[in-house]
Amino acid sequence: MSVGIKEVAKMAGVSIATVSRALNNEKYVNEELRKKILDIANKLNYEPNYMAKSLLKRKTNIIGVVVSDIATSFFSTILKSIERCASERNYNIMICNIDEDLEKEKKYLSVFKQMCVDGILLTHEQSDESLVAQLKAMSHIKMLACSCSIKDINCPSVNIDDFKASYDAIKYIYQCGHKKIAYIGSNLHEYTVGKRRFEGVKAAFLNYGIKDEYIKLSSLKLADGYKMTKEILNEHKNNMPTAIFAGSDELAVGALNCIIDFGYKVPDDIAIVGFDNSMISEHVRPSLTTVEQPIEEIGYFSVSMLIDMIENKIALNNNDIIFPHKIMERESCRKY
Amino acid sequence: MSVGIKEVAKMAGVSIATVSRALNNEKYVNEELRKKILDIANKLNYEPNYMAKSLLKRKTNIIGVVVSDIATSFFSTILKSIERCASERNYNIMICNIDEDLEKEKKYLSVFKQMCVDGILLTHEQSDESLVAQLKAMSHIKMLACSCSIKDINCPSVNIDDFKASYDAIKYIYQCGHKKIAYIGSNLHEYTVGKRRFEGVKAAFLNYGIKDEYIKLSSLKLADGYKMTKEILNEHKNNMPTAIFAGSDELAVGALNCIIDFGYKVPDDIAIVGFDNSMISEHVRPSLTTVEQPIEEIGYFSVSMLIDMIENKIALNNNDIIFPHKIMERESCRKY
DNA sequence: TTGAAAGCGCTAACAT
DNA sequence: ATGTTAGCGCTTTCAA
Repeated sequence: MSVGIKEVAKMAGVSIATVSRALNNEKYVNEELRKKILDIANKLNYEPNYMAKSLLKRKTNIIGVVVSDIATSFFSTILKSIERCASERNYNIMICNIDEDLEKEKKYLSVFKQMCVDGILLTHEQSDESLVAQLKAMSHIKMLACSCSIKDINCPSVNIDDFKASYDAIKYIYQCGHKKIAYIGSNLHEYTVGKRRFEGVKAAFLNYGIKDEYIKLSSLKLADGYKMTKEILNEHKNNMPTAIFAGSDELAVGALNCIIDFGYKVPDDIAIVGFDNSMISEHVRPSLTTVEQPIEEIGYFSVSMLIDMIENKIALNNNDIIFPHKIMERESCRKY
Repeated sequence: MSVGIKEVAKMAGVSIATVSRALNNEKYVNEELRKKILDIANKLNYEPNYMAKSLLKRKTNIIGVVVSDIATSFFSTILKSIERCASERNYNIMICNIDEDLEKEKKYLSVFKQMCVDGILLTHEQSDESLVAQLKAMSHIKMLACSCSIKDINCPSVNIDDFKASYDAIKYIYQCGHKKIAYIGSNLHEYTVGKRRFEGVKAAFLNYGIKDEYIKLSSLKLADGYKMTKEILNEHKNNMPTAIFAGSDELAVGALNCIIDFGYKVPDDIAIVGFDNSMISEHVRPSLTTVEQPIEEIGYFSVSMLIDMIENKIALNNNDIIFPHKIMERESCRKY
């Protein structure tokens, strides 16, 4: 079928060892011979077999990536930068889209192990005991938590300070003149961004004397943003919030659509602030004021760091890398 | 490091062949012995090495997927269904995000070959001579073109009838009462959806006597939709189109934002019809009337068919599978 | 500078 | 029903 090192060797009249050496640019190969071998390899359209190489070298150049939901503005953006960095450094990514299905994640983690991936990048939003146990049993594989952190697992993580970011968002909204602020976010699984963002909101509420009368928790998905906002508007017809802070841009867009569908104006009747500064936040009208996190940098840097770990360029550690955040001011929230 | 079949064999006091048989559920293994072996394998946390298996069986269960731009509403959705189908059938996907970079695609195709992927799913928007040549040289690998078709390459494709779909869209807009219809779409690379959609528009224009005075071609990306619309609005201040048909939902959203930013109303001043019915079309306000193509079904079916080819469940062919389309009526276009 | 041969972890043909 | 052994395509000692 496809031509191997053997055919090249036969054609060149040398041993397979010499061909291997020539192809891998090792020294101790006669220069003319090397050229001849390369020529023949080219002519035969030879390409090395990664499987064989990997088996021997115990190095696959594959990185397994666990993603919550590819079809999301945030994750597809981060995934793109992950792929870019991997590609630049000659790694390939194998994707596991878990979509809330922890069993699927466990199955994939097992596949990653069997595939002998060089490293695993985790970006999921939740986990459970048995998943953590599985992760622990795989600790010989290099791992990195990107935009999340994993309990009890000894691996570095790359995040922003979600607590502080949420706190700052509420502070910003408060300073815009709002006192009646709603929060919609994701459920409180431990060690998730949703949890940390909610904690930041609570701290800010406390500090600025804001009552927590409009709080809804569900997922970070757009449809839930719509749903939660609808509930808030229905439950507080006579005492509506003047601003909504959403734990993700998707939620914020859901909220925006709901408010528009109710016939209210954003930001005049109700202001909205999102979280992520993902593409969708500039693609809606009014455009979303949001907490910017450097999504692409986080993805790119995470892979880069993971590969450094794989290639032993940096020591194993469990540092938490924190990227900066800031408020990105657009149209959906202004001075009140 | 990690435990292999050998350790299990030693611990069980049998040969590696027996272990292999027990693990692979082959017959001719004593039931008690099998249980004992499985037990030990479990206890040792044994997991088979895919690399070794693949090398021997010349079967990797990996599918290479070439995508134009992951961070796009259309592709991230189709990718999600691709991953779902692959996962269900125990295949893994390796992603190449080309992002207009044909050199990157060529590099990846070579990697796919070296990795001995079982099949390749192509979803790109353009190609050139040398890429086609490379694809031809790899014809022993099963391929399928999803939402595109590849010139001179002998592989099946899964699409909608883009020509007819565009034609129908113009017909619909015309029947809503519009005579001055703009079209914004992608450039005319041969064998791309952009080309076929434009042909459909031209045919409909001809049939309904619509002048082609507002036509702009660029890419299918949102930012270009904004740009092209801006050009049209600026160039025809005194004779504006009353409707815009966009070759993708992203373009349509770009157009929508531009029109809103200019201070016009959609659909009252200018109606918009998009293409794809991707998520974004229901997430903007006004929501987009658009040509629906069954994105998820197309992705799912494509992988399913590719795997059938890989597993020789269906004969090799170069059929063109056509999925149905329809007009999805929402808010951005109504009777005029 | 080159070749011969062992072996990565596993399956499968052959032998018992 | 179980064991022995060759070999998948390649790299890497060791020997020449």
